[in-house]
Amino acid sequence: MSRPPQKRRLETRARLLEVADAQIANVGYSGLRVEDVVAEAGVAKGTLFSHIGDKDGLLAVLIGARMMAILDDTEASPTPQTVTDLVDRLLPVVTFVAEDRVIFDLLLRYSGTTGTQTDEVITQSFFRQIALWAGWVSALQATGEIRRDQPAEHLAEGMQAFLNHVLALSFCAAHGTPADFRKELGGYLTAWLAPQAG
Amino acid sequence: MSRPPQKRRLETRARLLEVADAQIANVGYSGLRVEDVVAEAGVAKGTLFSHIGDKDGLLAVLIGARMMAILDDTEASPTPQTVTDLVDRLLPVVTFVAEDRVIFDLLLRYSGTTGTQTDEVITQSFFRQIALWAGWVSALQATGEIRRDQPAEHLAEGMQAFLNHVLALSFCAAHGTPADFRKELGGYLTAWLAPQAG
DNA sequence: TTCAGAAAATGACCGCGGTCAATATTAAAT
DNA sequence: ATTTAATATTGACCGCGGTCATTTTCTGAA
Repeated sequence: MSRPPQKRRLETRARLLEVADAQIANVGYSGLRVEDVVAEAGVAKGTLFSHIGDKDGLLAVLIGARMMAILDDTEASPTPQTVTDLVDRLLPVVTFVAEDRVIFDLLLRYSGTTGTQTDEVITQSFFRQIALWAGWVSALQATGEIRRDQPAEHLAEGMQAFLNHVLALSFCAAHGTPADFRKELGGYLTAWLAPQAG
Repeated sequence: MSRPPQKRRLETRARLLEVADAQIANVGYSGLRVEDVVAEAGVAKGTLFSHIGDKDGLLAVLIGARMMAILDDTEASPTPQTVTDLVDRLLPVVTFVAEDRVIFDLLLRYSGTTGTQTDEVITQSFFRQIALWAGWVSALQATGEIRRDQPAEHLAEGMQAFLNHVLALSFCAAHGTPADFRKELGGYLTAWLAPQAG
């Protein structure tokens, strides 16, 4: 039979996450190396993989936590009254994800994990984000600020599509401009949420 | 001084691409292993990397070629008269990309390589695709079939965003349905191109 | 024909993520 | 206290992408 995890195991796991988080602060997400983490945590390599499936899993936990923290902040701020407001509410997420390509890649990989693996923090953060956005959209629909011919949830998911699009472009933008997300995203979201003609 | 490439080099490069393409037909894109390619091509490992920067570069060439072939077909078919027609025109691309996650990842990575590295086939395929779509959109705008408040190019780029979104979801869809792209994409593109309310 | 130097190809080597049979530790049962 | 069985950890090992000093092959000039 299976028994509950022992205290030692929980401590080891916590230490691994702690060390990884600290190292990311120095070398960034793409600079993280498993061997460094286990070395500083004082455990063997296999231990990390027995706790967390693979390197992506480790990153997923940490990125999921960051996403949750950002959502906490965002939820604490007032509901946007206009599309422009709404774009501003998205900037913290955008800034975080734009920080490192691996964040974007990983989020995209987990972004549709509907149904399975709901226990993953990163997956929960997606549900939370879409739900939050759908709430905003719904409110804006009520005030007549934006279109009403589509369900709020559908519009929220479309927002995700544009957000990812703008982020994807920003990573290739070797060209001068460091990507003006507010303007780029604003253009798409205005066209998506508040179209002028039928 | 630099001299033009020798005949031998061109042959080697062609052989590598040929072998890689053949192996992909058997093991798929994600199953391709550099060591197998060089073995069957009868060259050393380093040779491949001296021809093509890295494994992604190899895949980019082959995927770029496939994309071009698909675009050839698509261009040969008649211009769509409705949004539904337009969605059908996208299905060949969608089906190809949905075939393997690495195709999607790689396309996304190269998708915004505007300006730099225009010589890459895969990059050219993007320009071509967007231009083609923008042409369709423009024609549909002229007939009043779709919205006119946005430039055709902007609408075309938005189409790309939704296409990627639907593809991203399809890879996570461990849930039963093998993703009905026509319906999913149709929902988004109708809402994007032919909104009902302002 | 010979020779210099550039281009092409080589393969031993490395980095790093990931595996797994073996070992150590824990905690419940006797 | 001792045994026992499940849990937790270990570290040598592997796979595979990628590097680079060295060697081979080509080409044009003397």
